[in-house]
Amino acid sequence: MIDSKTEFSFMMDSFEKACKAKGLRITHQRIEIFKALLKHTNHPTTDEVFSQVRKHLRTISLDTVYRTIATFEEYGLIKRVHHIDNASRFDVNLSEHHHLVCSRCNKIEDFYWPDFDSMKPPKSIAGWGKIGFKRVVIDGMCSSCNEKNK
Amino acid sequence: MIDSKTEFSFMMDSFEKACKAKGLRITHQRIEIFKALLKHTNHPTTDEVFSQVRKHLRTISLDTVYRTIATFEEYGLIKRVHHIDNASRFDVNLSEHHHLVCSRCNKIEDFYWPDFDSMKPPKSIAGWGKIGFKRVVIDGMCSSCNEKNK
DNA sequence: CTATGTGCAAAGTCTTTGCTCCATC
DNA sequence: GATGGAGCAAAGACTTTGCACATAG
Repeated sequence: MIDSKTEFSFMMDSFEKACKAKGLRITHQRIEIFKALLKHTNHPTTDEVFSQVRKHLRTISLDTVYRTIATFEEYGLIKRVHHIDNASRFDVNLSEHHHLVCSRCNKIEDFYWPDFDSMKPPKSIAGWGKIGFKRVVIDGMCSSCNEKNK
Repeated sequence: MIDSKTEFSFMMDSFEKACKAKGLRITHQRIEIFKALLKHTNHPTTDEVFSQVRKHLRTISLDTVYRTIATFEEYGLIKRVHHIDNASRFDVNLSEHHHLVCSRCNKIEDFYWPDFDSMKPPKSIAGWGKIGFKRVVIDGMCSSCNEKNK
Protein backbone atom coordinates (compact mmCIF):
# COMPACT_ATOMS: atom_id res chain seq x y z
CA MET A 1 0.00 0.00 0.00
CA ILE A 2 3.05 2.22 0.39
CA ASP A 3 4.75 2.47 -2.95
CA SER A 4 7.65 4.81 -2.32
CA LYS A 5 9.39 7.13 0.07
CA THR A 6 7.35 9.93 -1.41
CA GLU A 7 4.13 8.21 -0.52
CA PHE A 8 5.47 7.44 2.95
CA SER A 9 6.16 11.07 3.74
CA PHE A 10 2.87 12.01 2.18
CA MET A 11 1.13 9.65 4.61
CA MET A 12 3.07 11.04 7.56
CA ASP A 13 2.14 14.52 6.46
CA SER A 14 -1.54 13.80 6.25
CA PHE A 15 -1.29 11.97 9.58
CA GLU A 16 0.04 15.10 11.25
CA LYS A 17 -2.59 17.22 9.60
CA ALA A 18 -5.32 14.84 10.73
CA CYS A 19 -4.00 15.02 14.29
CA LYS A 20 -4.03 18.78 14.27
CA ALA A 21 -7.51 18.88 12.79
CA LYS A 22 -8.77 16.56 15.50
CA GLY A 23 -6.95 18.24 18.35
CA LEU A 24 -4.60 15.33 18.99
CA ARG A 25 -1.16 16.30 20.18
CA ILE A 26 1.67 15.24 17.96
CA THR A 27 4.14 13.39 20.14
CA HIS A 28 7.28 11.45 19.27
CA GLN A 29 5.53 8.29 20.38
CA ARG A 30 2.54 8.84 18.13
CA ILE A 31 4.71 9.63 15.16
CA GLU A 32 6.85 6.54 15.62
CA ILE A 33 3.84 4.31 16.19
CA PHE A 34 2.14 5.57 13.06
CA LYS A 35 5.36 5.10 11.10
CA ALA A 36 5.61 1.55 12.36
CA LEU A 37 2.05 0.86 11.26
CA LEU A 38 2.84 2.22 7.81
CA LYS A 39 6.02 0.22 7.59
CA HIS A 40 4.58 -3.11 8.68
CA THR A 41 1.95 -3.34 6.00
CA ASN A 42 0.99 -6.87 6.93
CA HIS A 43 -1.18 -6.05 9.88
CA PRO A 44 1.16 -6.12 12.82
CA THR A 45 0.20 -7.09 16.34
CA THR A 46 0.62 -4.58 19.15
CA ASP A 47 3.78 -6.34 20.15
CA GLU A 48 5.27 -6.08 16.68
CA VAL A 49 4.54 -2.37 16.65
CA PHE A 50 6.11 -2.06 20.08
CA SER A 51 9.33 -3.81 18.97
CA GLN A 52 9.57 -1.68 15.86
CA VAL A 53 9.03 1.58 17.74
CA ARG A 54 11.46 0.62 20.45
CA LYS A 55 14.28 0.75 17.93
CA HIS A 56 13.79 4.48 17.74
CA LEU A 57 12.35 5.31 21.12
CA ARG A 58 14.02 3.07 23.67
CA THR A 59 11.94 4.20 26.60
CA ILE A 60 8.53 3.62 25.08
CA SER A 61 6.25 1.34 27.04
CA LEU A 62 3.89 -1.29 25.74
CA ASP A 63 0.89 0.33 27.34
CA THR A 64 1.57 3.52 25.43
CA VAL A 65 1.38 1.49 22.24
CA TYR A 66 -1.93 0.01 23.35
CA ARG A 67 -3.31 3.39 24.32
CA THR A 68 -2.08 5.11 21.20
CA ILE A 69 -3.46 2.45 18.90
CA ALA A 70 -6.81 2.69 20.68
CA THR A 71 -6.74 6.45 20.15
CA PHE A 72 -5.89 6.09 16.47
CA GLU A 73 -8.74 3.65 16.09
CA GLU A 74 -11.12 5.92 17.93
CA TYR A 75 -10.22 8.80 15.64
CA GLY A 76 -10.54 6.66 12.53
CA LEU A 77 -6.86 6.77 11.61
CA ILE A 78 -6.54 3.00 11.58
CA LYS A 79 -8.80 -0.03 11.80
CA ARG A 80 -8.69 -3.20 13.78
CA VAL A 81 -8.62 -6.36 11.72
CA HIS A 82 -11.40 -8.95 12.26
CA HIS A 83 -12.21 -7.58 15.59
CA ILE A 84 -15.25 -8.58 17.55
CA ASP A 85 -14.24 -8.48 21.15
CA ASN A 86 -11.44 -10.25 22.89
CA ALA A 87 -13.15 -13.59 23.16
CA SER A 88 -13.17 -16.50 20.74
CA ARG A 89 -16.52 -17.46 19.31
CA PHE A 90 -17.68 -20.70 17.81
CA ASP A 91 -19.81 -21.98 15.06
CA VAL A 92 -21.58 -25.32 14.73
CA ASN A 93 -23.00 -24.25 11.39
CA LEU A 94 -20.55 -25.84 9.01
CA SER A 95 -22.51 -25.04 5.87
CA GLU A 96 -21.33 -22.20 3.66
CA HIS A 97 -22.56 -19.04 5.31
CA HIS A 98 -21.50 -15.52 6.21
CA HIS A 99 -21.64 -13.19 9.17
CA LEU A 100 -23.36 -9.98 10.11
CA VAL A 101 -21.61 -8.36 13.04
CA CYS A 102 -23.09 -5.56 15.09
CA SER A 103 -20.30 -3.22 16.04
CA ARG A 104 -22.21 -2.03 19.07
CA CYS A 105 -23.44 -5.20 20.79
CA ASN A 106 -21.02 -7.61 19.06
CA LYS A 107 -23.79 -10.05 18.22
CA ILE A 108 -23.18 -12.20 15.20
CA GLU A 109 -25.91 -13.34 12.86
CA ASP A 110 -25.55 -15.83 10.02
CA PHE A 111 -26.71 -15.16 6.51
CA TYR A 112 -26.55 -16.89 3.15
CA TRP A 113 -25.41 -15.46 -0.15
CA PRO A 114 -25.43 -18.01 -2.98
CA ASP A 115 -24.55 -15.39 -5.62
CA PHE A 116 -21.34 -14.71 -3.77
CA ASP A 117 -20.63 -18.37 -3.09
CA SER A 118 -20.58 -19.12 -6.77
CA MET A 119 -18.09 -16.34 -7.55
CA LYS A 120 -14.49 -17.18 -8.33
CA PRO A 121 -11.84 -15.22 -6.39
CA PRO A 122 -10.12 -12.49 -8.42
CA LYS A 123 -7.23 -13.49 -10.68
CA SER A 124 -4.87 -11.17 -8.83
CA ILE A 125 -4.53 -13.62 -5.94
CA ALA A 126 -3.73 -16.62 -8.10
CA GLY A 127 -0.14 -16.79 -6.85
CA TRP A 128 -0.91 -16.49 -3.15
CA GLY A 129 -1.37 -20.14 -2.29
CA LYS A 130 -4.06 -22.71 -1.76
CA ILE A 131 -7.46 -21.30 -1.01
CA GLY A 132 -9.55 -23.01 1.63
CA PHE A 133 -12.77 -21.05 1.90
CA LYS A 134 -14.01 -17.54 1.41
CA ARG A 135 -16.27 -15.69 3.80
CA VAL A 136 -18.01 -12.38 3.92
CA VAL A 137 -18.24 -10.29 7.04
CA ILE A 138 -20.70 -7.46 7.03
CA ASP A 139 -20.19 -4.93 9.74
CA GLY A 140 -22.80 -2.46 10.87
CA MET A 141 -25.40 -1.85 13.52
CA CYS A 142 -28.27 -4.22 14.16
CA SER A 143 -31.76 -2.75 14.24
CA SER A 144 -32.17 -3.11 17.99
CA CYS A 145 -28.93 -1.21 18.64
CA ASN A 146 -29.92 1.30 16.03
CA GLU A 147 -33.08 2.01 18.03
CA LYS A 148 -31.25 2.36 21.32
CA ASN A 149 -28.75 4.73 19.78
CA LYS A 150 -31.29 7.41 18.98
CA MET B 1 -29.89 -23.20 11.96
CA ILE B 2 -31.82 -25.59 14.23
CA ASP B 3 -35.41 -25.65 13.12
CA SER B 4 -37.03 -28.13 15.46
CA LYS B 5 -36.58 -30.66 18.20
CA THR B 6 -36.33 -33.30 15.52
CA GLU B 7 -33.39 -31.56 13.93
CA PHE B 8 -31.81 -31.06 17.32
CA SER B 9 -31.81 -34.75 18.14
CA PHE B 10 -30.67 -35.51 14.62
CA MET B 11 -27.67 -33.26 15.19
CA MET B 12 -26.92 -34.89 18.54
CA ASP B 13 -27.18 -38.25 16.90
CA SER B 14 -24.75 -37.44 14.14
CA PHE B 15 -22.48 -35.85 16.73
CA GLU B 16 -22.27 -39.10 18.65
CA LYS B 17 -21.72 -41.05 15.48
CA ALA B 18 -18.93 -38.68 14.45
CA CYS B 19 -17.27 -39.12 17.84
CA LYS B 20 -17.39 -42.88 17.59
CA ALA B 21 -16.06 -42.80 14.06
CA LYS B 22 -13.15 -40.64 15.16
CA GLY B 23 -12.39 -42.56 18.32
CA LEU B 24 -13.50 -39.77 20.66
CA ARG B 25 -15.09 -40.91 23.88
CA ILE B 26 -18.62 -39.77 24.46
CA THR B 27 -18.70 -38.13 27.85
CA HIS B 28 -21.44 -36.21 29.64
CA GLN B 29 -19.34 -33.09 29.34
CA ARG B 30 -18.88 -33.38 25.61
CA ILE B 31 -22.57 -34.04 25.07
CA GLU B 32 -23.60 -31.04 27.12
CA ILE B 33 -21.03 -28.78 25.49
CA PHE B 34 -22.15 -29.78 22.04
CA LYS B 35 -25.79 -29.28 23.03
CA ALA B 36 -24.93 -25.81 24.30
CA LEU B 37 -23.23 -24.97 21.02
CA LEU B 38 -26.30 -26.10 19.12
CA LYS B 39 -28.62 -24.17 21.38
CA HIS B 40 -26.72 -20.90 21.31
CA THR B 41 -26.83 -20.46 17.59
CA ASN B 42 -25.38 -16.97 17.73
CA HIS B 43 -21.76 -17.93 18.15
CA PRO B 44 -21.27 -18.10 21.89
CA THR B 45 -18.04 -17.34 23.66
CA THR B 46 -16.39 -20.04 25.76
CA ASP B 47 -17.80 -18.42 28.84
CA GLU B 48 -21.34 -18.47 27.52
CA VAL B 49 -20.98 -22.16 26.73
CA PHE B 50 -19.62 -22.73 30.21
CA SER B 51 -22.57 -20.98 31.87
CA GLN B 52 -25.03 -22.91 29.76
CA VAL B 53 -23.43 -26.27 30.47
CA ARG B 54 -23.14 -25.55 34.14
CA LYS B 55 -26.91 -25.55 34.44
CA HIS B 56 -26.83 -29.27 33.72
CA LEU B 57 -23.41 -30.29 34.96
CA ARG B 58 -22.67 -28.28 38.06
CA THR B 59 -19.16 -29.55 38.53
CA ILE B 60 -17.85 -28.78 35.05
CA SER B 61 -14.79 -26.60 34.92
CA LEU B 62 -14.00 -23.84 32.49
CA ASP B 63 -10.82 -25.48 31.30
CA THR B 64 -12.77 -28.55 30.28
CA VAL B 65 -14.89 -26.31 28.09
CA TYR B 66 -11.75 -24.84 26.54
CA ARG B 67 -10.20 -28.24 26.00
CA THR B 68 -13.36 -29.77 24.64
CA ILE B 69 -13.97 -26.92 22.22
CA ALA B 70 -10.39 -27.20 21.03
CA THR B 71 -10.92 -30.92 20.46
CA PHE B 72 -14.14 -30.34 18.55
CA GLU B 73 -12.36 -27.80 16.41
CA GLU B 74 -9.45 -30.13 15.81
CA TYR B 75 -11.82 -32.87 14.69
CA GLY B 76 -13.77 -30.52 12.45
CA LEU B 77 -16.98 -30.66 14.45
CA ILE B 78 -17.10 -26.89 14.92
CA LYS B 79 -15.29 -23.84 13.64
CA ARG B 80 -13.83 -20.83 15.28
CA VAL B 81 -15.26 -17.53 14.11
CA HIS B 82 -12.87 -14.91 12.67
CA HIS B 83 -9.96 -16.47 14.33
CA ILE B 84 -6.40 -15.52 13.53
CA ASP B 85 -4.53 -15.87 16.73
CA ASN B 86 -5.21 -14.28 20.06
CA ALA B 87 -3.70 -10.94 19.26
CA SER B 88 -5.32 -7.87 17.74
CA ARG B 89 -4.00 -6.72 14.42
CA PHE B 90 -4.20 -3.36 12.76
CA ASP B 91 -4.67 -1.83 9.41
CA VAL B 92 -3.59 1.57 8.13
CA ASN B 93 -5.02 0.74 4.72
CA LEU B 94 -8.40 2.40 4.94
CA SER B 95 -9.28 1.84 1.30
CA GLU B 96 -11.76 -0.89 0.43
CA HIS B 97 -9.81 -4.12 0.49
CA HIS B 98 -9.98 -7.72 1.64
CA HIS B 99 -7.82 -10.23 3.45
CA LEU B 100 -6.04 -13.44 2.65
CA VAL B 101 -5.21 -15.30 5.84
CA CYS B 102 -2.80 -18.19 6.01
CA SER B 103 -4.12 -20.66 8.54
CA ARG B 104 -0.63 -21.99 9.20
CA CYS B 105 1.54 -18.89 9.71
CA ASN B 106 -1.33 -16.46 10.38
CA LYS B 107 0.07 -13.89 7.98
CA ILE B 108 -2.47 -11.56 6.46
CA GLU B 109 -2.21 -10.20 2.96
CA ASP B 110 -4.42 -7.53 1.40
CA PHE B 111 -6.16 -7.95 -1.91
CA TYR B 112 -8.62 -6.02 -4.01
CA TRP B 113 -11.82 -7.25 -5.57
CA PRO B 114 -13.77 -4.51 -7.38
CA ASP B 115 -16.33 -6.97 -8.75
CA PHE B 116 -17.27 -7.87 -5.22
CA ASP B 117 -17.18 -4.28 -4.00
CA SER B 118 -19.84 -3.28 -6.47
CA MET B 119 -22.21 -6.08 -5.41
CA LYS B 120 -25.25 -5.30 -3.29
CA PRO B 121 -25.75 -7.45 -0.20
CA PRO B 122 -28.49 -10.08 -0.57
CA LYS B 123 -32.09 -9.03 0.01
CA SER B 124 -32.46 -11.52 2.84
CA ILE B 125 -30.55 -9.28 5.25
CA ALA B 126 -32.59 -6.17 4.52
CA GLY B 127 -34.19 -6.18 7.99
CA TRP B 128 -31.02 -6.72 9.96
CA GLY B 129 -29.97 -3.12 10.48
CA LYS B 130 -27.65 -0.50 9.09
CA ILE B 131 -24.78 -1.86 7.07
CA GLY B 132 -21.37 -0.28 7.53
CA PHE B 133 -19.01 -2.18 5.28
CA LYS B 134 -18.57 -5.62 3.82
CA ARG B 135 -15.34 -7.54 3.74
CA VAL B 136 -14.14 -10.82 2.34
CA VAL B 137 -11.80 -13.09 4.23
CA ILE B 138 -10.17 -15.84 2.26
CA ASP B 139 -8.66 -18.56 4.34
CA GLY B 140 -6.09 -21.03 3.08
CA MET B 141 -2.40 -21.74 3.02
CA CYS B 142 0.12 -19.32 1.56
CA SER B 143 2.56 -20.70 -0.98
CA SER B 144 5.56 -20.57 1.36
CA CYS B 145 3.72 -22.59 4.03
CA ASN B 146 2.45 -24.90 1.33
CA GLU B 147 6.06 -25.67 0.40
CA LYS B 148 7.16 -26.26 3.97
CA ASN B 149 4.25 -28.59 4.56
CA LYS B 150 5.37 -31.14 2.02
C1' DC C 1 1.11 27.55 32.07
C1' DT C 2 -2.29 23.94 31.44
C1' DA C 3 -4.16 20.00 29.87
C1' DT C 4 -3.10 16.02 27.41
C1' DG C 5 -0.09 12.19 27.02
C1' DT C 6 3.53 8.93 28.84
C1' DG C 7 5.78 5.59 31.88
C1' DC C 8 5.47 2.55 35.56
C1' DA C 9 3.45 -0.95 38.02
C1' DA C 10 -0.31 -3.53 39.12
C1' DA C 11 -4.42 -5.82 38.01
C1' DG C 12 -7.85 -7.75 34.84
C1' DT C 13 -9.34 -10.93 31.06
C1' DC C 14 -9.06 -14.82 28.40
C1' DT C 15 -6.64 -19.09 27.61
C1' DT C 16 -3.34 -22.94 28.33
C1' DT C 17 -0.94 -26.54 30.92
C1' DG C 18 0.82 -30.20 34.44
C1' DC C 19 -0.72 -33.41 37.37
C1' DT C 20 -3.85 -36.62 39.69
C1' DC C 21 -8.08 -38.96 39.88
C1' DC C 22 -12.10 -40.69 37.34
C1' DA C 23 -15.06 -42.73 33.70
C1' DT C 24 -15.61 -44.70 29.16
C1' DC C 25 -14.83 -48.45 26.28
C1' DG D 1 -8.53 -53.06 33.45
C1' DA D 2 -6.29 -49.66 30.27
C1' DT D 3 -6.37 -45.32 28.40
C1' DG D 4 -8.27 -41.12 27.36
C1' DG D 5 -10.76 -37.35 29.67
C1' DA D 6 -12.06 -34.20 33.65
C1' DG D 7 -11.07 -31.28 37.57
C1' DC D 8 -8.03 -28.47 40.10
C1' DA D 9 -4.75 -25.04 40.52
C1' DA D 10 -1.28 -22.40 38.74
C1' DA D 11 0.84 -19.96 35.12
C1' DG D 12 0.90 -17.66 30.61
C1' DA D 13 -0.52 -14.35 27.02
C1' DC D 14 -2.70 -10.22 25.91
C1' DT D 15 -4.81 -5.98 27.41
C1' DT D 16 -6.43 -2.29 30.55
C1' DT D 17 -6.10 1.07 34.31
C1' DG D 18 -4.66 4.43 38.28
C1' DC D 19 -1.46 7.59 39.43
C1' DA D 20 2.45 10.78 39.17
C1' DC D 21 5.50 13.04 36.12
C1' DA D 22 6.61 15.00 31.54
C1' DT D 23 5.71 17.69 27.44
C1' DA D 24 3.14 19.83 23.38
C1' DG D 25 0.54 23.69 22.34
